[in-house]
Amino acid sequence: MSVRVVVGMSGGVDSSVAALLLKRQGYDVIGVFMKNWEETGEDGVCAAEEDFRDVRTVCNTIGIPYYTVNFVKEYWDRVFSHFLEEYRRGRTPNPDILCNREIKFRAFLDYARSVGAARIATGHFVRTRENSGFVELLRGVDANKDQSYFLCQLSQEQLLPAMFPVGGMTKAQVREVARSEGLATAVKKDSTGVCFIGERDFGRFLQTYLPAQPGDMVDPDGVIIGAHEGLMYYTIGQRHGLGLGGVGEPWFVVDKDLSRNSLIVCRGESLLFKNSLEASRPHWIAGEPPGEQFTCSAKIRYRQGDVPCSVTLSQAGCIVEFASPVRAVAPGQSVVFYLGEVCLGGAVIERALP
RNA sequence: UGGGGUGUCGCCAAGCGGUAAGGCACGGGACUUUGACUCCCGCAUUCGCAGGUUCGAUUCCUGCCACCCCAG
Repeated sequence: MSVRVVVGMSGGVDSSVAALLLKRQGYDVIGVFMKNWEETGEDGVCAAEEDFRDVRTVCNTIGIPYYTVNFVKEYWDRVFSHFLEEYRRGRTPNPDILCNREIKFRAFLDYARSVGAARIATGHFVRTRENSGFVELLRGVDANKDQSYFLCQLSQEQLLPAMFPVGGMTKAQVREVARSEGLATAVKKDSTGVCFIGERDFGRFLQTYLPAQPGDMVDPDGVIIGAHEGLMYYTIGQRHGLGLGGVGEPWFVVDKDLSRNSLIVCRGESLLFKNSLEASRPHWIAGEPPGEQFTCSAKIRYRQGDVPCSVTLSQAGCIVEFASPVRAVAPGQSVVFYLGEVCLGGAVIERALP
Protein backbone atom coordinates (compact mmCIF):
# COMPACT_ATOMS: atom_id res chain seq x y z
CA MET A 1 0.00 0.00 0.00
CA SER A 2 1.62 3.26 -1.10
CA VAL A 3 1.72 6.39 0.97
CA ARG A 4 -1.31 8.55 0.55
CA VAL A 5 -0.71 12.24 -0.25
CA VAL A 6 -3.36 14.89 -0.50
CA VAL A 7 -2.32 17.62 -2.91
CA GLY A 8 -3.78 21.07 -2.52
CA MET A 9 -4.73 21.95 -6.05
CA SER A 10 -5.50 25.53 -6.93
CA GLY A 11 -6.20 25.07 -10.59
CA GLY A 12 -2.82 26.48 -11.55
CA VAL A 13 0.18 24.86 -13.21
CA ASP A 14 2.35 24.51 -10.15
CA SER A 15 0.00 22.34 -8.14
CA SER A 16 -0.99 20.44 -11.28
CA VAL A 17 2.61 19.46 -11.86
CA ALA A 18 3.10 18.75 -8.16
CA ALA A 19 0.30 16.20 -8.30
CA LEU A 20 1.63 14.71 -11.51
CA LEU A 21 5.13 14.24 -10.12
CA LEU A 22 3.89 12.58 -6.96
CA LYS A 23 1.70 10.25 -8.96
CA ARG A 24 4.70 9.32 -11.08
CA GLN A 25 6.69 8.63 -7.96
CA GLY A 26 4.13 6.06 -6.96
CA TYR A 27 2.24 7.86 -4.23
CA ASP A 28 -1.45 7.36 -3.66
CA VAL A 29 -2.36 10.88 -4.76
CA ILE A 30 -5.63 12.64 -4.11
CA GLY A 31 -6.27 16.08 -5.52
CA VAL A 32 -8.21 18.48 -3.37
CA PHE A 33 -9.47 21.88 -4.28
CA MET A 34 -9.99 24.32 -1.42
CA LYS A 35 -12.88 26.70 -1.63
CA ASN A 36 -12.19 29.47 0.82
CA TRP A 37 -14.02 32.47 -0.56
CA GLU A 38 -17.64 32.87 -1.54
CA GLU A 39 -17.96 35.91 -3.64
CA THR A 40 -17.54 36.33 -7.33
CA GLY A 41 -14.95 38.62 -8.83
CA GLU A 42 -15.58 42.07 -10.17
CA ASP A 43 -16.42 40.79 -13.59
CA GLY A 44 -19.19 38.76 -12.00
CA VAL A 45 -17.49 35.52 -12.91
CA CYS A 46 -16.67 33.10 -10.17
CA ALA A 47 -13.00 32.39 -10.74
CA ALA A 48 -13.16 29.50 -8.30
CA GLU A 49 -15.53 27.61 -10.59
CA GLU A 50 -13.14 27.87 -13.48
CA ASP A 51 -10.26 26.86 -11.28
CA PHE A 52 -12.11 23.80 -10.08
CA ARG A 53 -12.90 22.85 -13.65
CA ASP A 54 -9.18 22.93 -14.35
CA VAL A 55 -8.47 20.82 -11.29
CA ARG A 56 -10.99 18.25 -12.50
CA THR A 57 -9.52 18.20 -15.99
CA VAL A 58 -5.96 17.89 -14.74
CA CYS A 59 -6.82 15.15 -12.25
CA ASN A 60 -8.55 13.20 -14.98
CA THR A 61 -5.48 13.54 -17.16
CA ILE A 62 -3.18 12.40 -14.38
CA GLY A 63 -5.59 9.72 -13.30
CA ILE A 64 -6.20 10.62 -9.68
CA PRO A 65 -9.39 11.23 -7.71
CA TYR A 66 -10.30 14.76 -6.80
CA TYR A 67 -12.47 16.43 -4.21
CA THR A 68 -13.41 19.83 -2.96
CA VAL A 69 -13.18 20.97 0.60
CA ASN A 70 -14.81 24.10 1.92
CA PHE A 71 -12.91 26.30 4.35
CA VAL A 72 -14.89 29.45 3.78
CA LYS A 73 -15.71 29.81 7.46
CA GLU A 74 -12.21 28.96 8.60
CA TYR A 75 -10.72 31.41 6.14
CA TRP A 76 -13.02 34.17 7.31
CA ASP A 77 -12.51 33.50 11.00
CA ARG A 78 -8.79 32.88 11.04
CA VAL A 79 -7.51 34.97 8.16
CA PHE A 80 -9.90 37.53 6.79
CA SER A 81 -11.13 38.93 10.08
CA HIS A 82 -7.56 39.56 11.13
CA PHE A 83 -6.86 41.08 7.73
CA LEU A 84 -9.71 43.55 8.22
CA GLU A 85 -8.68 44.33 11.77
CA GLU A 86 -5.20 45.20 10.60
CA TYR A 87 -6.50 47.53 7.93
CA ARG A 88 -8.79 49.08 10.48
CA ARG A 89 -5.69 49.86 12.49
CA GLY A 90 -4.11 51.52 9.50
CA ARG A 91 -1.65 48.72 8.95
CA THR A 92 -0.81 46.67 5.88
CA PRO A 93 -1.38 42.98 6.59
CA ASN A 94 -0.15 40.03 4.58
CA PRO A 95 -3.14 37.68 4.55
CA ASP A 96 -1.37 35.02 2.54
CA ILE A 97 1.19 34.34 5.22
CA LEU A 98 -1.65 33.78 7.66
CA CYS A 99 -3.56 31.75 5.11
CA ASN A 100 -0.68 29.34 4.81
CA ARG A 101 -0.35 28.94 8.55
CA GLU A 102 -4.04 28.64 9.29
CA ILE A 103 -5.61 27.14 6.23
CA LYS A 104 -3.29 25.40 3.81
CA PHE A 105 -1.09 23.92 6.49
CA ARG A 106 -3.60 23.56 9.30
CA ALA A 107 -7.21 23.15 8.28
CA PHE A 108 -6.10 21.39 5.14
CA LEU A 109 -3.65 19.19 6.99
CA ASP A 110 -6.36 18.19 9.44
CA TYR A 111 -8.61 17.37 6.53
CA ALA A 112 -5.90 15.26 4.88
CA ARG A 113 -5.46 13.26 8.03
CA SER A 114 -9.18 12.73 8.27
CA VAL A 115 -9.09 11.00 4.90
CA GLY A 116 -6.20 8.81 5.88
CA ALA A 117 -3.34 10.72 4.35
CA ALA A 118 -0.08 11.03 6.22
CA ARG A 119 1.20 13.75 3.97
CA ILE A 120 0.11 16.81 2.09
CA ALA A 121 1.68 18.59 -0.86
CA THR A 122 1.34 21.96 -2.53
CA GLY A 123 2.76 23.70 -5.56
CA HIS A 124 4.81 26.19 -3.56
CA PHE A 125 8.27 27.02 -4.83
CA VAL A 126 10.12 26.03 -1.69
CA ARG A 127 12.12 23.06 -0.55
CA THR A 128 12.54 21.28 2.75
CA ARG A 129 15.55 19.48 4.11
CA GLU A 130 16.05 17.39 7.17
CA ASN A 131 18.83 18.51 9.40
CA SER A 132 19.54 16.65 12.64
CA GLY A 133 15.98 15.83 13.41
CA PHE A 134 14.52 19.10 12.23
CA VAL A 135 12.91 20.09 8.99
CA GLU A 136 14.37 23.18 7.42
CA LEU A 137 12.49 25.35 4.98
CA LEU A 138 14.63 26.33 2.01
CA ARG A 139 14.10 28.86 -0.71
CA GLY A 140 12.82 27.55 -4.01
CA VAL A 141 15.48 26.86 -6.61
CA ASP A 142 13.93 29.41 -8.95
CA ALA A 143 15.01 32.60 -7.23
CA ASN A 144 12.45 34.56 -9.18
CA LYS A 145 9.56 32.46 -7.89
CA ASP A 146 10.77 31.58 -4.40
CA GLN A 147 7.77 31.57 -2.05
CA SER A 148 9.44 30.81 1.25
CA TYR A 149 8.50 34.31 2.35
CA PHE A 150 4.87 33.22 2.51
CA LEU A 151 5.63 30.10 4.51
CA CYS A 152 7.67 31.83 7.20
CA GLN A 153 5.05 31.10 9.86
CA LEU A 154 5.01 27.33 9.48
CA SER A 155 6.06 25.06 12.32
CA GLN A 156 7.86 21.74 12.47
CA GLU A 157 4.52 20.00 12.87
CA GLN A 158 3.27 21.61 9.70
CA LEU A 159 6.42 21.17 7.64
CA LEU A 160 7.09 17.57 8.61
CA PRO A 161 4.21 16.10 6.61
CA ALA A 162 4.52 18.62 3.77
CA MET A 163 5.93 17.94 0.34
CA PHE A 164 6.84 20.53 -2.28
CA PRO A 165 7.43 18.67 -5.53
CA VAL A 166 8.15 21.73 -7.68
CA GLY A 167 10.43 23.52 -5.23
CA GLY A 168 13.51 22.16 -6.94
CA MET A 169 12.39 23.21 -10.38
CA THR A 170 12.27 26.48 -12.26
CA LYS A 171 9.00 27.89 -13.41
CA ALA A 172 10.00 27.19 -16.99
CA GLN A 173 10.63 23.55 -16.17
CA VAL A 174 7.28 23.28 -14.45
CA ARG A 175 5.50 24.65 -17.48
CA GLU A 176 7.48 22.37 -19.75
CA VAL A 177 6.48 19.30 -17.77
CA ALA A 178 2.87 20.42 -17.83
CA ARG A 179 3.04 21.00 -21.55
CA SER A 180 4.69 17.69 -22.41
CA GLU A 181 2.17 15.83 -20.26
CA GLY A 182 -0.71 17.65 -21.83
CA LEU A 183 -1.98 19.21 -18.63
CA ALA A 184 -4.74 21.72 -19.25
CA THR A 185 -3.10 24.31 -17.02
CA ALA A 186 0.23 24.32 -18.90
CA VAL A 187 -0.14 27.82 -20.27
CA LYS A 188 -2.57 29.21 -17.71
CA LYS A 189 -1.55 32.58 -16.39
CA ASP A 190 -0.18 32.66 -12.86
CA SER A 191 -2.73 33.86 -10.38
CA THR A 192 -2.14 37.03 -8.42
CA GLY A 193 -3.91 39.04 -5.79
CA VAL A 194 -4.83 37.80 -2.34
CA CYS A 195 -4.88 34.01 -2.42
CA PHE A 196 -8.42 32.68 -2.93
CA ILE A 197 -9.77 36.17 -3.38
CA GLY A 198 -7.90 37.19 -6.50
CA GLU A 199 -7.15 40.39 -8.29
CA ARG A 200 -9.39 43.22 -7.17
CA ASP A 201 -9.81 46.93 -7.28
CA PHE A 202 -8.38 46.98 -3.82
CA GLY A 203 -9.90 50.21 -2.67
CA ARG A 204 -13.38 49.19 -3.66
CA PHE A 205 -12.88 45.76 -2.16
CA LEU A 206 -11.87 47.17 1.22
CA GLN A 207 -14.65 49.69 1.11
CA THR A 208 -17.23 46.94 1.13
CA TYR A 209 -15.92 45.78 4.51
CA LEU A 210 -14.57 48.88 6.19
CA PRO A 211 -15.92 52.42 6.44
CA ALA A 212 -13.73 55.04 4.84
CA GLN A 213 -12.73 58.06 6.87
CA PRO A 214 -11.42 60.87 4.70
CA GLY A 215 -8.76 63.10 6.16
CA ASP A 216 -5.81 65.33 5.36
CA MET A 217 -2.68 64.60 3.44
CA VAL A 218 0.14 66.49 5.08
CA ASP A 219 3.82 66.89 4.41
CA PRO A 220 6.41 66.04 7.07
CA ASP A 221 6.08 69.57 8.46
CA GLY A 222 2.36 69.17 8.93
CA VAL A 223 1.33 71.41 6.07
CA ILE A 224 -1.91 70.23 4.53
CA ILE A 225 -1.44 69.59 0.85
CA GLY A 226 -4.35 67.41 -0.06
CA ALA A 227 -7.06 65.05 1.09
CA HIS A 228 -7.12 61.28 1.39
CA GLU A 229 -10.07 58.92 1.16
CA GLY A 230 -9.19 56.81 4.17
CA LEU A 231 -5.88 55.75 5.67
CA MET A 232 -6.56 52.10 4.97
CA TYR A 233 -6.28 52.68 1.25
CA TYR A 234 -2.64 53.59 1.44
CA THR A 235 0.50 51.81 2.46
CA ILE A 236 3.94 53.08 3.34
CA GLY A 237 6.00 53.61 0.21
CA GLN A 238 2.99 53.99 -2.05
CA ARG A 239 3.29 56.48 -4.88
CA HIS A 240 0.19 56.29 -7.02
CA GLY A 241 -3.30 57.26 -6.10
CA LEU A 242 -2.32 60.37 -4.23
CA GLY A 243 -3.28 62.75 -7.04
CA LEU A 244 -0.51 65.15 -6.07
CA GLY A 245 1.22 66.85 -8.96
CA GLY A 246 3.50 69.85 -9.17
CA VAL A 247 7.20 70.38 -9.31
CA GLY A 248 9.89 67.78 -9.32
CA GLU A 249 9.87 64.35 -7.78
CA PRO A 250 6.80 62.20 -7.21
CA TRP A 251 5.10 62.02 -3.84
CA PHE A 252 5.21 58.95 -1.65
CA VAL A 253 3.35 57.90 1.47
CA VAL A 254 5.92 57.97 4.26
CA ASP A 255 3.77 57.50 7.34
CA LYS A 256 0.29 57.50 8.83
CA ASP A 257 -0.90 59.48 11.82
CA LEU A 258 -3.88 57.56 13.14
CA SER A 259 -4.66 59.97 15.95
CA ARG A 260 -5.17 62.78 13.46
CA ASN A 261 -6.33 60.53 10.65
CA SER A 262 -3.75 62.11 8.42
CA LEU A 263 -1.60 60.63 5.72
CA ILE A 264 1.96 61.87 5.73
CA VAL A 265 3.40 62.25 2.27
CA CYS A 266 6.67 63.55 0.97
CA ARG A 267 8.34 64.35 -2.32
CA GLY A 268 11.01 61.82 -3.14
CA GLU A 269 11.90 58.60 -1.41
CA SER A 270 14.71 59.58 0.92
CA LEU A 271 12.51 59.54 4.01
CA LEU A 272 11.43 55.98 3.23
CA PHE A 273 14.79 54.42 3.88
CA LYS A 274 15.28 53.07 7.37
CA ASN A 275 18.08 51.19 9.05
CA SER A 276 16.16 49.25 11.61
CA LEU A 277 12.74 48.14 12.72
CA GLU A 278 10.90 46.53 15.57
CA ALA A 279 8.82 43.43 14.95
CA SER A 280 6.51 41.43 17.16
CA ARG A 281 5.67 37.79 17.70
CA PRO A 282 8.69 36.30 16.01
CA HIS A 283 8.15 32.76 14.82
CA TRP A 284 11.00 30.35 14.31
CA ILE A 285 10.56 27.43 12.00
CA ALA A 286 13.01 25.36 14.01
CA GLY A 287 10.96 26.08 17.11
CA GLU A 288 13.73 28.14 18.67
CA PRO A 289 15.56 31.27 17.56
CA PRO A 290 19.22 30.86 16.57
CA GLY A 291 20.11 32.87 19.65
CA GLU A 292 19.30 35.93 21.71
CA GLN A 293 21.19 37.93 19.16
CA PHE A 294 22.41 36.78 15.79
CA THR A 295 23.18 37.90 12.27
CA CYS A 296 21.38 36.72 9.18
CA SER A 297 19.66 38.36 6.26
CA ALA A 298 16.06 39.48 6.01
CA LYS A 299 13.49 40.85 3.65
CA ILE A 300 10.54 42.99 4.51
CA ARG A 301 8.35 42.10 1.57
CA TYR A 302 7.94 39.40 -1.01
CA ARG A 303 10.12 39.53 -4.13
CA GLN A 304 12.75 41.74 -2.64
CA GLY A 305 16.34 40.83 -2.13
CA ASP A 306 17.27 40.10 1.46
CA VAL A 307 19.61 42.41 3.27
CA PRO A 308 22.23 41.40 5.85
CA CYS A 309 21.09 42.32 9.34
CA SER A 310 21.46 41.61 13.00
CA VAL A 311 18.51 40.47 15.05
CA THR A 312 18.16 41.06 18.76
CA LEU A 313 15.33 39.45 20.64
CA SER A 314 13.46 41.82 22.92
CA GLN A 315 10.60 41.75 25.33
CA ALA A 316 8.16 42.86 22.66
CA GLY A 317 9.59 40.76 19.88
CA CYS A 318 12.78 41.62 18.13
CA ILE A 319 14.84 44.48 16.80
CA VAL A 320 16.28 44.12 13.33
CA GLU A 321 19.18 46.32 12.29
CA PHE A 322 20.08 46.28 8.62
CA ALA A 323 23.52 46.59 7.11
CA SER A 324 22.10 48.90 4.49
CA PRO A 325 18.87 50.91 4.57
CA VAL A 326 15.65 49.20 3.53
CA ARG A 327 12.87 51.00 1.70
CA ALA A 328 9.34 51.48 3.01
CA VAL A 329 9.04 49.56 6.26
CA ALA A 330 5.32 48.85 6.51
CA PRO A 331 3.73 47.87 9.83
CA GLY A 332 1.70 44.71 9.42
CA GLN A 333 3.98 43.23 6.81
CA SER A 334 6.37 40.46 7.74
CA VAL A 335 10.10 40.62 8.11
CA VAL A 336 11.40 37.18 7.14
CA PHE A 337 14.81 35.89 8.15
CA TYR A 338 17.22 33.79 6.13
CA LEU A 339 20.51 32.11 6.72
CA GLY A 340 21.74 31.38 3.24
CA GLU A 341 19.10 29.17 1.66
CA VAL A 342 17.37 28.45 4.93
CA CYS A 343 14.30 30.40 5.94
CA LEU A 344 14.54 30.82 9.69
CA GLY A 345 11.12 32.30 10.30
CA GLY A 346 9.50 35.69 10.46
CA ALA A 347 7.93 38.37 12.58
CA VAL A 348 5.33 41.06 12.09
CA ILE A 349 6.69 44.55 11.58
CA GLU A 350 5.45 46.98 14.21
CA ARG A 351 7.38 50.10 13.36
CA ALA A 352 10.43 51.46 11.67
CA LEU A 353 13.06 52.77 14.02
CA PRO A 354 14.91 56.01 13.30
C1' U B 1 -8.08 102.31 -14.02
C1' G B 2 -0.39 105.32 -12.03
C1' G B 3 3.72 101.88 -12.84
C1' G B 4 5.67 96.84 -13.50
C1' G B 5 4.91 91.53 -14.28
C1' U B 6 2.48 87.05 -15.80
C1' G B 7 -1.07 84.15 -18.58
C1' U B 8 1.45 77.03 -22.69
C1' C B 9 -2.21 69.71 -20.69
C1' G B 10 -5.32 68.64 -13.90
C1' C B 11 -0.21 70.69 -11.41
C1' C B 12 4.79 72.51 -12.46
C1' A B 13 7.43 73.99 -16.82
C1' A B 14 10.57 74.47 -21.78
C1' G B 15 9.87 77.42 -25.96
C1' C B 16 11.86 83.94 -27.92
C1' G B 17 9.14 83.69 -36.28
C1' G B 18 9.17 77.80 -38.74
C1' U B 19 5.07 74.50 -37.58
C1' A B 20 3.94 72.55 -28.90
C1' A B 21 10.36 69.47 -24.64
C1' G B 22 10.27 67.34 -19.97
C1' G B 23 8.62 66.20 -14.91
C1' C B 24 4.38 65.31 -11.56
C1' A B 25 -0.68 63.61 -11.75
C1' C B 26 -3.89 60.50 -14.49
C1' G B 27 -5.25 56.10 -17.87
C1' G B 28 -3.77 51.35 -19.94
C1' G B 29 -0.38 47.24 -19.98
C1' A B 30 3.79 44.23 -17.97
C1' C B 31 5.75 42.25 -13.46
C1' U B 32 3.55 39.79 -8.96
C1' U B 33 0.00 34.17 -4.70
C1' U B 34 -0.41 40.36 0.19
C1' G B 35 -0.68 45.57 0.01
C1' A B 36 2.99 48.31 -2.43
C1' C B 37 7.41 49.40 -5.49
C1' U B 38 9.31 49.06 -10.47
C1' C B 39 9.01 48.93 -15.81
C1' C B 40 6.52 49.99 -20.63
C1' C B 41 2.92 52.66 -23.48
C1' G B 42 -0.58 56.66 -23.80
C1' C B 43 -1.82 61.65 -22.55
C1' A B 44 -2.39 69.87 -25.58
C1' U B 45 -3.86 70.06 -34.21
C1' U B 46 -3.06 73.64 -29.49
C1' C B 47 -0.42 77.86 -26.42
C1' G B 48 -6.13 83.65 -21.79
C1' C B 49 -9.60 85.95 -25.73
C1' A B 50 -10.18 88.93 -30.33
C1' G B 51 -7.90 91.18 -34.23
C1' G B 52 -3.31 92.53 -37.10
C1' U B 53 1.82 91.93 -39.45
C1' U B 54 4.03 87.60 -42.04
C1' C B 55 4.71 82.48 -46.91
C1' G B 56 4.31 81.02 -41.83
C1' A B 57 3.19 83.33 -34.98
C1' U B 58 3.01 80.07 -28.72
C1' U B 59 6.81 83.31 -30.23
C1' C B 60 6.13 90.40 -33.24
C1' C B 61 2.06 94.41 -32.88
C1' U B 62 -2.92 96.27 -31.03
C1' G B 63 -7.12 95.86 -27.97
C1' C B 64 -9.72 93.29 -24.25
C1' C B 65 -9.97 89.87 -20.02
C1' A B 66 -7.72 87.48 -15.62
C1' C B 67 -4.25 87.12 -11.86
C1' C B 68 0.15 89.00 -9.21
C1' C B 69 3.45 92.87 -7.38
C1' C B 70 4.85 98.02 -6.31
C1' A B 71 2.91 102.34 -5.55
C1' G B 72 -1.35 104.72 -3.71
